[in-house]
Amino acid sequence: MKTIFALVDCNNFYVSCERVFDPSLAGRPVVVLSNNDGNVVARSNEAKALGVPFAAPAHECAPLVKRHNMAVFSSNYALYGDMSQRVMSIVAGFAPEMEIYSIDEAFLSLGDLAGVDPLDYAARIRETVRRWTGIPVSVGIAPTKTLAKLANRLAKRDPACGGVLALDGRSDLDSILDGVATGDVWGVGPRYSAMLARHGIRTARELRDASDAFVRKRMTVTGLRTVHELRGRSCIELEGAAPPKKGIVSSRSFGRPVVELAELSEAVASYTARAAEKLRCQRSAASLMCVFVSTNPFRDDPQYYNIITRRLPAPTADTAELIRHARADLERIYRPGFRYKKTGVFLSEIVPADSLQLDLFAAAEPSEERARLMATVDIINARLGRGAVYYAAEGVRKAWRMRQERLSRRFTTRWDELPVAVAG
DNA sequence: TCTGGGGTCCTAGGACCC
DNA sequence: TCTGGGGTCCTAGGACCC
Repeated sequence: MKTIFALVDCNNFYVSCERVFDPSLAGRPVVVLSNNDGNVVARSNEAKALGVPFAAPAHECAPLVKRHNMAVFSSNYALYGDMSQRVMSIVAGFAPEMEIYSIDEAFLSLGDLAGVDPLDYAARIRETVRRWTGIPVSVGIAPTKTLAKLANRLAKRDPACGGVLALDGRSDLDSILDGVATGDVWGVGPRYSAMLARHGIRTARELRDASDAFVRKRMTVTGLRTVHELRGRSCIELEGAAPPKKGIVSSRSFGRPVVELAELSEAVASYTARAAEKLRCQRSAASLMCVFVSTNPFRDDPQYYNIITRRLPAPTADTAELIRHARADLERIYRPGFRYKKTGVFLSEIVPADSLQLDLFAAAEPSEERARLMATVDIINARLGRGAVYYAAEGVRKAWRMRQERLSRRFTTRWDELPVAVAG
């Protein structure tokens, strides 16, 4: 039986999450900012209509905020992550197989729909998610993931679709693809799009009809897969459980320039703790660790960037051990007199935690007690919220912390931040 | 004052080996 | 006149995604 793919994608997800808990935001232009309140990463349709571009620096929005009563929020990942889980668990009930592709998107492999029209089915998914969570989603249906992505984009673009669109069996597919720029195809970024334009290929239809040899040569096998998918031949399978990450990064920009080693050291310890937590979450240990520091390249200040790599004596996921190494490495690359903007750690050469290659010369095996301590820390933080328990090296005041001046409450994950209903 | 964070995959080219 | 031929591994860099 031929597989049919569906892509379920939340509309303006972060904005929609904020609106669920503040109905007065309906109809108002709303934007959500990236970490450190840097750039715009989510826009309501009203904000898009006002011309706010994706990734616009926050300070450039100030005039619109004033003139159009635009609402601005810091990113609230505790809220978005929890809302995402709710949406995904609902969508999962609609298909035998699902791939969670990102925080706000999932691919479905629709099995036998028993005579139900795919569009009616998509409309049911959409309506159920909306009623149970308040989040609006769009659904695109097609014989390949690339076309399902495209169908979803078109469903969002054209309000007449009612949020759902199917591309299989459409006789007007050619003219639909005529109306899509190559850069709007999944897998074609700005570089490829510019290269294609130089060769006279500007639309999804022209890309679909380009020669295999040309595409293979200029866009590698990845591009060729994309083109085959545009032709309706499925080359990109649905992926099940995400494989463990091969590299784990934890880094942040500071809310203000940091000069002192002591403050940098707190930040490095914090990010190391977070990376170690991610490592344990996927039951892994790391063999290699990098620590880097950098000044702000957007300023005229003297610039400095450095990175240091350390092979660990044995693969580990122990926060205390990793923090000890990270702080020692930081001291080796720290230079006084610079205004630092960012630091971070990168863990790699990741192996499963249960099959550790022990260091022949290690003083002792990693103790059971250490592992139990880590597990307990993780459980407490999962239950009470991140940062309920932490290492003193991470600092208490954390004056260097990123800016989050417009943060909404963690309505769904903290008892003390629940939404309050007021009788009118 | 002001510009995010976290990933994956593919290829070319050099080092090294037989 | 002429300086072999492959194979593998590693790294850096480039492209993409959200």
